[in-house]
Amino acid sequence: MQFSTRTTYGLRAMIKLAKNSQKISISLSSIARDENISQKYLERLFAKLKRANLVMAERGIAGGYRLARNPDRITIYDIIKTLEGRIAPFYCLSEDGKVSCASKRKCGAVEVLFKVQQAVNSTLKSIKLSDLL
Amino acid sequence: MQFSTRTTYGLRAMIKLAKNSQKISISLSSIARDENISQKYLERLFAKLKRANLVMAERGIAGGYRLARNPDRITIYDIIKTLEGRIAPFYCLSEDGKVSCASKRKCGAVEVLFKVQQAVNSTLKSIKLSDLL
DNA sequence: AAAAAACCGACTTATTTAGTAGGAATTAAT
DNA sequence: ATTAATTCCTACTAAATAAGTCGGTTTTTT
Repeated sequence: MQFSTRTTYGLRAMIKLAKNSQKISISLSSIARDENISQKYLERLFAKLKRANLVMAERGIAGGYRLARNPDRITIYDIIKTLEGRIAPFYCLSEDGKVSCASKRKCGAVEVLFKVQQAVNSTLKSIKLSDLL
Repeated sequence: MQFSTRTTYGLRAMIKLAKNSQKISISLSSIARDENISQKYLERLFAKLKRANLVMAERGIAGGYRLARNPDRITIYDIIKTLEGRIAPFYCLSEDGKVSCASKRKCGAVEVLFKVQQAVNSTLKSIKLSDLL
């Protein structure tokens, strides 16, 4: 179980935004340089973060991104979910616990797997971006 | 962030062993049939579980696998770690928190990522196989 | 001797990840 | 107006990983 670079990059970039004043936008080029991340790749990640209303963009020469709201109202879960698509650790379980087993008969472990899933998710939900500064 | 089928299969199979008496071995063919999992694939997973001393094997016609110790002494973490190789959710962090960034300068988020990692891992460590019955 | 089990290693296919390429649209400063 | 720096957009590609298959060998009980 490993978070992809997507998530790691995203968290690092969001931390950077959070450390800065929310009044001023930060450009991806500067983040890419400082954090040694491909700028083009970052662009795609931020497209998602924007669509999820976690950041706001300003175009133009002095443009960039800033948080869409206070860092204490953004959780690690929000960020990871946005970038990874979903946080449903088991392929046979949707996030709300719905079963989608390929097999006809239930595997007998679903309830259990769901427990694990809930535990992991609530851990991620309990950590706010502001906790990381 | 998703556990691979490896982990899901493994957990399901281990739960099955735990539900059974520890005196009697269960064959992979029966697990594969009951849980609708490829037997050959299971074989490879159990090779790992055995090497990690989580299960014991008996060969021969009445052979199979059983838990190597009581289900209250096996955690979800043990199983997942064995099957996934490691549980270090961030590519730049080893499990004990050692940094192996590609970039020379530190990204400034490492401490934070490690916090998340610790939270997830301790969650997994807190769930015993016996809790799942 | 036969059957059923674990054990072993190479191979294959599908999916996902990570990153690249080549721009267009927007905005501010000059 | 022009230029430069930014976000925005879509398609493509290469590498890595996951998932599964194939064809057996070895061991043990019946």
